[in-house]
Amino acid sequence: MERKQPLSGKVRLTEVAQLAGVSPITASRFFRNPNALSAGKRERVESAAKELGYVPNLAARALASHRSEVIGVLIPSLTNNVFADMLRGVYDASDGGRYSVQLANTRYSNFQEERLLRIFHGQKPAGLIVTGINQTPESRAVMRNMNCPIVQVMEIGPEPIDMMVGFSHSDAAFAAVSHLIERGYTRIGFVGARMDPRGQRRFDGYRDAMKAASLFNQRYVITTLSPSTVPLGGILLSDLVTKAPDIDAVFCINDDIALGVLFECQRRQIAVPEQLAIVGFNDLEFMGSAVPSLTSVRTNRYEMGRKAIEMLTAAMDGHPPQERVVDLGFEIMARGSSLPRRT
Amino acid sequence: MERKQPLSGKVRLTEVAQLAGVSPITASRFFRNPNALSAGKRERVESAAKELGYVPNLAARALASHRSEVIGVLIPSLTNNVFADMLRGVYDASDGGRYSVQLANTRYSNFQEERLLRIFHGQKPAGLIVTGINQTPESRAVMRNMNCPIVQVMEIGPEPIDMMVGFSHSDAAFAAVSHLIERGYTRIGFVGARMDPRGQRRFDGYRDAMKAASLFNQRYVITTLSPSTVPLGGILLSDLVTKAPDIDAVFCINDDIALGVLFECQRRQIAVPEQLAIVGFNDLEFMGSAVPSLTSVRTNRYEMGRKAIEMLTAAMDGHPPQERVVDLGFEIMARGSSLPRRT
DNA sequence: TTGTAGGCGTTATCAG
DNA sequence: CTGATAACGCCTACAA
Repeated sequence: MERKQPLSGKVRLTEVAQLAGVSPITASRFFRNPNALSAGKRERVESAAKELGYVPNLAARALASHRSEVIGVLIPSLTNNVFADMLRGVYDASDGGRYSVQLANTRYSNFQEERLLRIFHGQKPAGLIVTGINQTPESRAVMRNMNCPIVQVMEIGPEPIDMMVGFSHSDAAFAAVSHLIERGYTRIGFVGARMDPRGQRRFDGYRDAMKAASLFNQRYVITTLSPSTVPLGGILLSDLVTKAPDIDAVFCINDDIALGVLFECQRRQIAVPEQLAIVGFNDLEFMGSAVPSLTSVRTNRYEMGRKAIEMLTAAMDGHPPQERVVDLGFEIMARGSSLPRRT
Repeated sequence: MERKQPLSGKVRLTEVAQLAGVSPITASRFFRNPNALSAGKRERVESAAKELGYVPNLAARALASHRSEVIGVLIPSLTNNVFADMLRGVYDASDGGRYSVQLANTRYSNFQEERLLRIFHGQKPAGLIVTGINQTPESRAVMRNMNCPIVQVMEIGPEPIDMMVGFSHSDAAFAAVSHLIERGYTRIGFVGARMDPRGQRRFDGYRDAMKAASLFNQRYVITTLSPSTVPLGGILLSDLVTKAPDIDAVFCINDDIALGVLFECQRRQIAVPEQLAIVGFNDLEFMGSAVPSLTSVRTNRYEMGRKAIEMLTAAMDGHPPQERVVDLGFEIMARGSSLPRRT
């Protein structure tokens, strides 16, 4: 039996074609649109490619076809689980397909986002995924200039640049706070960090829910621009109980803050939920196993990533989806930290 | 003023060269090594490029030069904080430089790793970062065939493929368990999940430390191949205390497991550390704010990413570092969960 | 459904 | 230090 050399990397399309007994262009078609070949040749090319360990040369492909097969993805943070979950969906959905993902980290900076968009612009990506809906006018202009489909992920709102997939952060926060109100809590605090656009909208939802019930009080609100961390949650709660010792619940801008709040309660011997109810946001895995288990708002981050790639590839293949804005919704995961208030 | 309009609608190197009155290859040199040109031509090319708004075509460059300016990075998971921290270092260090990062997710699968390496191989990256030191022989063969510098990150060991930056997981685990032994604990359990190669070596360190003190007992060990999660930590502890109710401490394979163990202790009213000491691994941010604060092993993950890029770029620029294996060490962060045992 | 030409924009090679 | 000549591997026409 013949020994192939799958490690050489020097296998060209021509050689696959020769082994399969077809012309190079036929082999080329196989890799782009297998169904355009007759069944016999399709199989011959397929096995030839496998036998030789053929790997397409993307540079040559891009040069000849005048387009890269790159999907650019911009996220604000590499270490925030929320984006990591979304990214996993992106990579899972694009893996094995013809498009490769190019990731860039804006570090929550509009300026960086603009800069990175310009770089992508120069590379003519096949598609683009950006986080959120608060791009600067300059960024939006650059994107409009890019002749490719674009999906904004993580949230939805008016005036999509092209497509959107996410959910309403203000609605979700409104629902979470309403949940607390329904359960009998009235002096509900807001603990916020980072306060990026999505955090702002979660605050909006909190404020609207409180105002709707005539419960809003600025004293119950504490926020900072510092990045969210578990320790910070503890610090913020300390400040809040000093400022507003009468609070009976807190809605936290995310689960890390919520965990820090819980730890601080344990430290201060504040009974949860008897003395203080806690609700987080995102429903990270640890929320259910904390003691007591922590109520949170589940969002479909992995699905957002998958869906974004689906919409993008559909559009790139000439089938732009009917629904340009996809709402993936949310769900209140009611747990021990927000049991109905004992009267 | 005549100007040929290329199909792509973009300015080509040739046009820059014409405007500057030099040959294309001279213009080409300008963009790669300006100092190789005479001052006069250098300036002429520079201003011509600026005037025309020339942007190099990376695909053509890659095709002709047989190398892209891409650094490939392979990690086992997108959602594990440990790799995210390393990645942040990678992106921070490479941002603004001439190399762009191409990320791929092996999902802890050797098979996927091999497949992805073949793809990278086809793209002729300028450099490569892979996680860990347990690549299959096939993967190693592919990498040897890639004519580019390679850094293995996250751990160190014998026989580097090219370069390495990390630390010894077995030494770190040995130190963590020794810490418990020094503090008076003797019936120390091991709680492990995922059990990837690095987890295995952490177990090795545990076992060696226990054996060195004549304390090893297989009954104290519980492991699973399931992915590490906080809830799983609780489940494993439950199983362990059933199997070995006499344990007085646990060394957890990572911090998520440790947090789950702590929660389970809270649930079962097991006093920490009086009845059970806990030590985790990685020192994620929440460890210090838990109640009690949790002892862990700090590792320099961000620095690993930075250093890997530094070593790579140095090697690519023809200055391979003297030290091909860089040990970034670790530190035991002793906290409340492993206070000296009360006798 | 398949094949034939020619070129995509850049760089390696090897002279001068 | 500079330049002519060939690739690089694949794809877009168009034709059969």
